[in-house]
Amino acid sequence: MDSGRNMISSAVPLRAAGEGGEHVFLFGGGGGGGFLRGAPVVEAGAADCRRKRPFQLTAHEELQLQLELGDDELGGFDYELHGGQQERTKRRLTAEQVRELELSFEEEKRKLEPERKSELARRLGIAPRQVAVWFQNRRARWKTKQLEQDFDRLRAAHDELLAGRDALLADNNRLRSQVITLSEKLQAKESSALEPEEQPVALQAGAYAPFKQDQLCTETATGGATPAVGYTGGASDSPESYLAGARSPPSSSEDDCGGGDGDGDGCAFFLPDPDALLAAAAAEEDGAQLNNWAWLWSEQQY
DNA sequence: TTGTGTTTTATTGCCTCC
DNA sequence: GGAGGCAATAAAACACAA
Repeated sequence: MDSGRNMISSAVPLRAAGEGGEHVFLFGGGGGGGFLRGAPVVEAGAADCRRKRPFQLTAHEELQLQLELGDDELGGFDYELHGGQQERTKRRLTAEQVRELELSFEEEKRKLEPERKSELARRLGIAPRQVAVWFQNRRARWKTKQLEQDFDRLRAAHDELLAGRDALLADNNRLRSQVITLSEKLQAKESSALEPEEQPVALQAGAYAPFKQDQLCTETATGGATPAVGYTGGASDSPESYLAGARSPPSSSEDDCGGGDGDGDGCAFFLPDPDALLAAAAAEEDGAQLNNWAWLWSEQQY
């Protein structure tokens, strides 16, 4: 058991005439842990002291106690005269003592071995108990600081994720409207160019219907490249290879929405450049091929 | 000087480990 | 069961504005 716990204790500075003559009045620190928490200070302190050691000692008793516990166990109090009575005052450590303790705290990874404690106490001229208490309080401060830093880091990461998410959503909306416009234009072009009986199956079936939002993805969050939409049919004759000026196709190893755009964001869906697509449609040189893509597109994505 | 907020030093009971 | 760590807390010491 820590000897400090059996030491004289009082929650308030006490000055009362006791039996047996001249008394030393002792300041306890805080207290109030456990069941004493929330209890009136004086009552709690006094009750606790009755259970343990008396909080008032004669000078002789004080000396006896020092011998009994070892002088250094009594902690770092100075004695001052107040109104003719001797009082203990809490003693602050000097800057040099604190510096040594801080060094030790860093070197020993915040733990304090008993031998080290004794050695430090001897060197600094303070009680081993004081060294232990200092380390304990220092650990508490360190922990608080760590918690604050962790909180800051988490908040920064959270803010960053939110910003990325907002950018993606905006990008997604922009792409969606782009695809819708493109689909409508293409459909209008095809309708005007072909007789109804000649219209490709895919167009008749409405394969160019507007796309759902979750079928689209973007790259802007990572690469900032112009977003592109495409299909994952895996055919060698991809739309991009057919349409001049279209974007390069994804690598074949990235299939099944596993990051076909090469940036690892899980996107496997590409749009050719809208202008190139429209140019191809306008040319009508290979309407059947275009229809094939439209069909593949619809098969893959719907 | 004084009131107020913060930091430092210290104690308390409880808990875990050996 | 003792040693030591921890959270909660008290109170002195300190800093600083009004």
